[in-house]
Amino acid sequence: MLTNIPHHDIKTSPMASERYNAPAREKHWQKAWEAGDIFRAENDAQKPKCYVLEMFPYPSGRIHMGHVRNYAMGDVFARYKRAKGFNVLHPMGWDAFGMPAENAAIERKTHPAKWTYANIETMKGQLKSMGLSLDWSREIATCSPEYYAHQQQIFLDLYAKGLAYRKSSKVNWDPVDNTVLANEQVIDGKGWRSGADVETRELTQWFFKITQYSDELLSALSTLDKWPEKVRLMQANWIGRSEGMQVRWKLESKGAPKGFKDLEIYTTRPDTLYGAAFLAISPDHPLAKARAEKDKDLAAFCEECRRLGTSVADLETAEKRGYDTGLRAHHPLDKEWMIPIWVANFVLMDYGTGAIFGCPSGDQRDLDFAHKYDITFQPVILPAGADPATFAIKDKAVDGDGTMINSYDLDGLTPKAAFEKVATRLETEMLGKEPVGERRVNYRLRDWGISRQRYWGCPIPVVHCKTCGVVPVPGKDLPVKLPEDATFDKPGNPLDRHPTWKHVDCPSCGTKAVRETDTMDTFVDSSWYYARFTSPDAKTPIDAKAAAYWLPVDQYIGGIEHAILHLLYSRFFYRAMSDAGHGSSNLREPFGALFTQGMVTHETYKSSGGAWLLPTEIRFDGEGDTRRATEIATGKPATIGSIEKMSKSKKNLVDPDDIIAHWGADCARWFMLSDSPPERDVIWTEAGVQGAGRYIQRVWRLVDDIGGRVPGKIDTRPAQFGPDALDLRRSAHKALDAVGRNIEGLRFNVAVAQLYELTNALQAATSKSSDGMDWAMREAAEILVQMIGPMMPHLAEECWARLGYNTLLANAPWPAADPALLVDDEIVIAVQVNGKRRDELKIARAASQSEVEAAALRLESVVRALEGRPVRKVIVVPQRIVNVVV
RNA sequence: GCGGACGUGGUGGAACCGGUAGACACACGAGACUUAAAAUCUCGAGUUCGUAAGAGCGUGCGGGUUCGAGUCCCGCCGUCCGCACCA
Repeated sequence: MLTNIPHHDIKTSPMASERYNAPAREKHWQKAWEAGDIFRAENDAQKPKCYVLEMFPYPSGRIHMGHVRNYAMGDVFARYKRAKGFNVLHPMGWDAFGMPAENAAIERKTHPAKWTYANIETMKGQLKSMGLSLDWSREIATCSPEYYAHQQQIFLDLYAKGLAYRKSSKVNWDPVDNTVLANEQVIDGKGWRSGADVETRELTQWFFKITQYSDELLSALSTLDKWPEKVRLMQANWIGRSEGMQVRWKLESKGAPKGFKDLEIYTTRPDTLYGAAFLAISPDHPLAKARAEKDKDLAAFCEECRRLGTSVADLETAEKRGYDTGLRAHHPLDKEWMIPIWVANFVLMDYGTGAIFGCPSGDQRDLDFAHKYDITFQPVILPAGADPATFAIKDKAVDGDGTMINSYDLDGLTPKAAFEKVATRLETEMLGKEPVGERRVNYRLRDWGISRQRYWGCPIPVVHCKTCGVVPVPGKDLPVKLPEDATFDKPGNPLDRHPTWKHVDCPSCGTKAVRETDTMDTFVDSSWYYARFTSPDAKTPIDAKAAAYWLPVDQYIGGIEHAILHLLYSRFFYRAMSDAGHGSSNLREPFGALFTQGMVTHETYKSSGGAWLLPTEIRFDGEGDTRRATEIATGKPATIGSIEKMSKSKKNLVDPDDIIAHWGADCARWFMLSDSPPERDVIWTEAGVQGAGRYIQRVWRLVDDIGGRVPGKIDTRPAQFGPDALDLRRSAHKALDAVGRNIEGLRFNVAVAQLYELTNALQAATSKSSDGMDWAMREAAEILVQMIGPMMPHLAEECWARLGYNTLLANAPWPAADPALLVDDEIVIAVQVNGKRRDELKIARAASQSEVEAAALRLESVVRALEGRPVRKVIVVPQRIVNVVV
């Protein structure tokens, strides 16, 4: 790597005493970095590696403030790590497949590829204007055949391993995007992208077998100690592990459809089995379907359940309904006891076995159902403290702990003990050739449906042949490229109606066959891009050696909205890829550390007519309570609304380009890092930007002043420093120590505050005279500039040059704090009387406990507070506090 | 309904492991410079009482542990987020 080569084009602004012209100087420094190619990562460096990654953007057209915040944070970390001597990989790419490109094709009659690549061009320019330390040589666009060829290869390898398969199932259908959605992509019954009410349809679809990894994905969460607890919890809940039993109930032969001898249910509470009042099966259960053939009313009921459930939102509010099939089953613990079998609309076919036993006393749903259909039942758990003589269930089921009652041999046991007793008994009893009950772990997680009926996605590389069935496209024929001449003028899948593309000869038997016209969910694209970045030119999907060197990602930064979708898919895909032979098998987690940053928010404005207005369409008068907004175009008053996430629909947007053109990228970056903790939302305000802009000028003036007074390094360090010079040195080294730790911990707002503090101290020092002050000021100025480097890299380069360097600051190593300057000789400790602070005490750091105690008791304010009462005890916490107890 | 996070001045927020609450910034007020404004610089400020010195009260509310609680424990209230017929 090129380090610290003298750079010929480095010079300070022509008139150094003028205001710092950020937009002009920023372009200059960006060119200097680019000319030196200094952010290129090497795959075989001897230095320790650090892979810093921000979630790559969708090329929607322009970057927004959320991107600025995300990439500013990642850049601080990347630049800091580079300065700390790491071989840093900090790449950027484009999540380039997806619906908006296709919508643009429909609306503007431009091809999705053309639209996408034009957007990439624009956004790349915008990102470059931010001054990010990115290695652009590794740029990836997921829509390029070079990328998706490898994805198709991975798909085929997963298919060969049985990790990709096809099945017919109920799917979530988005009627606006005209495509299916995975469960994770349905939020509150609406499509995650379109916001449309999702419907249920039966379709044959491609799936990835994520459920094969349920247990691993869950248990490995505990190893992700550098992930937010919140995200781990959300994933754990999503995977939804439950321990229970599968229990067979012998059907009463009378009336049972042919071939049905028993009914298998799933329960997590076998302890409450004596509380069973009914069995309930899904309308889609085979037994329901078989019975419906002979029972017209039942058939109608099942049909109604299905029809009612077209929208997921409806399903969730639908009332509990059931139909008594007339069938009966023998209770597994008491063969003489007959339990009725119902079909119920709230039983899901694809969870457990699609059949349950209803225990009304312990489950609210079952209780509601029993009340509605007058099914009698007995409570089986007596809560602690309840009176057995009067205890009864009314409208509320009781699902807490307690003592078993009305349960024969289980009476008096705890539910836990009863669970074990029942489980052991049912495991050993046989029904036919199989045990009555088996312990079973169930997961809420379903397989990941990846089929999308869209054009702008990675084609699924298989062919459907009448004789051979599903035939993978041979490796030599990859990639299966998207046809460029698709049409977008009508709804539906352009691939499916393309006149020639889908018609091919079967790779196996040579007869006429058709291509799969589904494309992959774009979340597949983003499930492995981080791995491709480690070897973007490899002939195979990933180069095992490069992946082993770089992965896992050392710091991943992105939005919380991907807590489940992208992050769970990536954790699965990385494992699946590895198990299918790509990369090393012992690397299971792609992201070692995860940080989820908050959103960027802004005030909203409405015109007198009620239309949303852009901040740039408003003029403000007054301050505080008297602040008023006026619509510039009409001169009419406008309303100032609540603070919301920046969005196109509410028009509360600030364009990063405008900010960068006017204030500079450093200003935008600094604002994003100041004040708000990075995981929380930040409110973008004009006052805040101005504050950041003021600080930039202040730093420049200060460094300019010092650079003028002490133009070069003073070779010999003074042997003696006066008190003020020593104070300044202490401030600088303390800040250095603290800022490093805070950047490391991503506490940027705290680091920023410490930089302000050092700036204040340095500024104050310029008007003081003290032995060695010139040397101390230069030292402090250099330290300040170096610490500003990761956050405001352009300003820092400018200052670095002003301090006389003709090398790039971006290549300079991070300075080391002098431990001797981190501790003070004299410290101030607080003195309390009875826990109440009364005074403070300035004393030598080395003072003994008894010296501190004596000094504290001598304080006038302490004597006064004692009011002559005898001192009972004195607590001295070294270097912190003294508490006098009376 | 279940699970989780959070609650600190006018505002954003700081406070390591229980040890001086309010760092730093924004907004505000006063002053300096200026013909004036902008810019910049200096000073002030949690709140109540007091001319002041000082004292009382203060981290959503109520209790507790402790020499000492923003921090730990118990119970409420509020805000935000995630999940939700998952048997």
